[in-house]
Amino acid sequence: LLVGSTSSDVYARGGLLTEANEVSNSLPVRDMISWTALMTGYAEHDHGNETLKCVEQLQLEGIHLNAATFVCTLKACGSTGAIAKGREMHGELIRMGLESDHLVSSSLVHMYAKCGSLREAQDVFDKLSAKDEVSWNALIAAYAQVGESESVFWMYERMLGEGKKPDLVTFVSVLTACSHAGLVDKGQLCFEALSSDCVSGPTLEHYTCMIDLLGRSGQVDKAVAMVMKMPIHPS
RNA sequence: GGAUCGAUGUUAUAG
Repeated sequence: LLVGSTSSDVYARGGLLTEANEVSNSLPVRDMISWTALMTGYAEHDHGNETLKCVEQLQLEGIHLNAATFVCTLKACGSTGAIAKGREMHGELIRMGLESDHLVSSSLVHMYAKCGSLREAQDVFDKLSAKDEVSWNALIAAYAQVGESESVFWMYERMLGEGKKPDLVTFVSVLTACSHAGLVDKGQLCFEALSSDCVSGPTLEHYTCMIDLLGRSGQVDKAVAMVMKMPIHPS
């Protein structure tokens, strides 16, 4: 079981989903870890519908999902836009007392955001008893992706106001928002802030945001200079 | 005291 389940996981991670499924099918029993490995593989390689089929099969067999299966199911709902199923899962996981699990709750925020319901994403977020970095980032990133830059800045300020430290992922979203809003100066200030506050930054993503911001605002010369000077391999 | 112990969360760039 251990060898089979692990090799299914390896196939699934690499996107060899047919192989992953075959190996998983050949197992004497499929336990929850094997299910999750397969379902996560589907969810992360654009086969969220297959993840959801697994969920239905589990439900038919009367097997309850656990935190890990909820997480990959919510991801699949998000990537396929299956908001009705997502809401159903939301109700289910509350019944199972899993709403306070950090991985589950940030996945919920992410799911609603990916399904285009920023209202519900914000609502879930606001009601979280413990808001960790990832749930903040999931919501802020969602606003950045749809171009709601004002909401990004508002949430960012709120984060600072609550004494939370923005991390490298937060700054990617804030810089993205600056880029979409054409706020070069604000972007430069952020870039400097993260350069001094975050030990392991800036990353390639931050450079990409800054170069994008400079380029879009017409400062192509500065953008080029930044590409030449950056200490990371430009992609 | 530390590491490890089969599965799960958030991020960028033109077309």
